[in-house]
Amino acid sequence: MPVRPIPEATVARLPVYLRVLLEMAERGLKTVSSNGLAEATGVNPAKVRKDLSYLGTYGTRGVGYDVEYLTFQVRRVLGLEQIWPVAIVGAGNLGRALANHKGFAERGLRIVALLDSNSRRIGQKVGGLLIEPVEELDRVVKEREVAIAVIATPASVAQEIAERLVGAGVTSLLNFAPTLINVPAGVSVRSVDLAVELQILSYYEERRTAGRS
Amino acid sequence: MPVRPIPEATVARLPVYLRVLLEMAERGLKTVSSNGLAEATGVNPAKVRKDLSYLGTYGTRGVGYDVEYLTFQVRRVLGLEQIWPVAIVGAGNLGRALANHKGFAERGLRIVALLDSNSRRIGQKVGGLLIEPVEELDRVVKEREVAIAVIATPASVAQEIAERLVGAGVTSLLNFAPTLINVPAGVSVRSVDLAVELQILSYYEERRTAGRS
DNA sequence: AACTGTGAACGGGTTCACAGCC
DNA sequence: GGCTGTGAACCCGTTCACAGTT
Repeated sequence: MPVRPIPEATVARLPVYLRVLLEMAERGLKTVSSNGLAEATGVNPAKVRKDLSYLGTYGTRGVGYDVEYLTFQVRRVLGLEQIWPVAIVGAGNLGRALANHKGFAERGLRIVALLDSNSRRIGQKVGGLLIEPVEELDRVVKEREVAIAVIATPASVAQEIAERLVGAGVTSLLNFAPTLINVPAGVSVRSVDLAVELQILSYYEERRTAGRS
Repeated sequence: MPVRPIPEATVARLPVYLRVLLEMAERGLKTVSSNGLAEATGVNPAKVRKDLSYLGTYGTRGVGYDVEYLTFQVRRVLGLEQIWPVAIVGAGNLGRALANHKGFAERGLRIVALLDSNSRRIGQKVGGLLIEPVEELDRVVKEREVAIAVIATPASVAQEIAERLVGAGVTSLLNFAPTLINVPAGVSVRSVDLAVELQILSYYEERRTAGRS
């Protein structure tokens, strides 16, 4: 049990540590220092140490961290000892990209449903998964005990889908639609807007270019 | 010209303001208050005002902000008066999802190339765009004056692709591969790891569920 | 009265620097 | 000597609260 509460910023980096720890284990590395983790993640070494200190004191002074044991601890703290069943709503390119993605399994996630409203898509297979009609949302979420869902629909229906998901019992949403999702307290939402990411780059790009003739 | 430098956190929110401003203009809204923007973006009103104050003093006390004029200013600051030619490397589902995405144009971005190494994909058309061989990367970037590129390849080749992109003159990268990208100073990188996003949700989900029997 | 613009207070997160342990 | 763990200092971003403007 973590004694101190873990800061949000730290929580957001834990999955990155986990990713490189898994790589390191694969390469046969037994121990790793905060410097090693820093290089592999792009996070500064002091920050790595402070982040890991929130989980407990799992390092050995003069040596570093045991890769396997630290992996276990990070997994545990993130709640990734279990495999979360995830539903994806929207079987456009993005939804299919996610459904196809290998490597979720190793990272504690399994896509158990891919729903769409377009009848021409329903029945198609994507990465071993059948596209099902969005009308089945409620039943699917309940039967497959989905707690985390991905919204990969057009913005125009995203809010409505979010409400149906929450109504069915989903309490975590990852939203790719370019629109704000309102949810009741107690439900988490993370949003990724691809155009926004590119537009942020545009700002810095503009500064670089500005002044050239 | 902005007098004060604009904080990173503010820059990251400007595209979101832009998005809702465009929606509001579409709905015929002439002016909007910081409260209105706050509701539509999920950002708190004081933060909205402070953010916008970095661009200049474009509001009217007692009234709010002129939607059209503010849109123009946000666009200008973000460097989105021009349309940036963007290249995508990797024509898997994710690359194709991006290439297909409508609404980039309105938001100052145009996908001008979609490159892949798989010969079976080359020559296919995606959203009016031809998939071209990655060998052409250097030529394509130079000829089409690409400054911003998207990496949608497997992690194993992402660093190599990044280096080729930078070598060809790209100075902003949006990376979807689950791996750290090292670039020389003066190049911007933003990374989006879809599994990481889900794993962050897992943490909060776990806390919610913990203690249930 | 409504709403912006902003100093000032606050809080969280980052980084430093070093004591403590192997 | 090498590396962790952490108080303390610092920095950035957020929020408050109100003076200023229409």
